[in-house]
Amino acid sequence: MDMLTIGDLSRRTGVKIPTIRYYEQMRLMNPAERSEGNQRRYSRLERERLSFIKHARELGLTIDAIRELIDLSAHPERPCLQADRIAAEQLTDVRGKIEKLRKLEKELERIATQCAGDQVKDCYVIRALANHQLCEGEH
Amino acid sequence: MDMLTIGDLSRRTGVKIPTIRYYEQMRLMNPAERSEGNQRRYSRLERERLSFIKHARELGLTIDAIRELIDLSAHPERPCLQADRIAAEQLTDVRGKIEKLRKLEKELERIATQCAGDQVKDCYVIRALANHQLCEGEH
DNA sequence: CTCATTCCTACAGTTACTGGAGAAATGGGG
DNA sequence: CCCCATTTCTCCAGTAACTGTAGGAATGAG
Repeated sequence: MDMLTIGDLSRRTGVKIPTIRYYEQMRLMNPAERSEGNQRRYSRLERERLSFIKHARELGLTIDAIRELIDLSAHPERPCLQADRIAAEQLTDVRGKIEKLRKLEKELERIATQCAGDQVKDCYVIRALANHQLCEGEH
Repeated sequence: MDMLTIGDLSRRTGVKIPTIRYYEQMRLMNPAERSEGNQRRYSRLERERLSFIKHARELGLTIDAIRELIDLSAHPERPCLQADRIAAEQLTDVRGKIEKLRKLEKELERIATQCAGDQVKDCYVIRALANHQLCEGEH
């Protein structure tokens, strides 16, 4: 059974070394097996769990939410309503963020393209930020 | 000249009191004038600056970027290229974030709606997170 | 056996706040 | 003028999710 060092694991999953140790500390990863000289060694199972964690983080789940899911998956007989709930909450959250960012995009587009003066005193960027009235949208 | 207490300023701008003090500490706000008893007092000018800061934060600018803009606006004779640059950088950033979130949204939609089993062991959410192959998109 | 590379632990720093403790100032009512 | 509730003061700690550093030990190829 080919055990990986933390560096190998890091390269294979794209998760940085201190982050892997941090996940262990946060009890997302189980305490790793150790070599004679006290270095961490990882098996395929642990690589898979780290990929799970990474993927979930990329989806924006918090450490706490991920820990919930991991605990959940340790009890396969439980109903999966909670897992559904976590995913649904995440989706709502992401949609909210997108909406907000769209508004910002619009405003920044207007700001960044309309600067006519070449001196700060005429600069649209500065004026737009200083004077909220120049915004068309609400926020 | 109606000077505001920090609480008044907070209510008028919607910026929390500790945050106002934090902005002073971060040198976004100038050190406030003080009353006899050492309490902060603010004028209209300072209220406007705080609104500027709030607005810029809502647009996603970092504290550092905002400080740059404030420094810039203190020197109206300088060309406004830098202010343009900051706004343009921000725009690129926001667009990147939107793109990423769109992908997450798609994936979460698929995950959150396709759970067929009623036990965790059949739960699509868990399986999708555990098994990256279920993703259609790359990331 | 040597030595570069990797790993260990422990701790500090990051960003942008937020909250609490304990003490002092403020301002309206009696 | 005093009382007292409310507000403010400073300082410090905590948040999320890492990232980086220092000083020292283990690993493994030559």
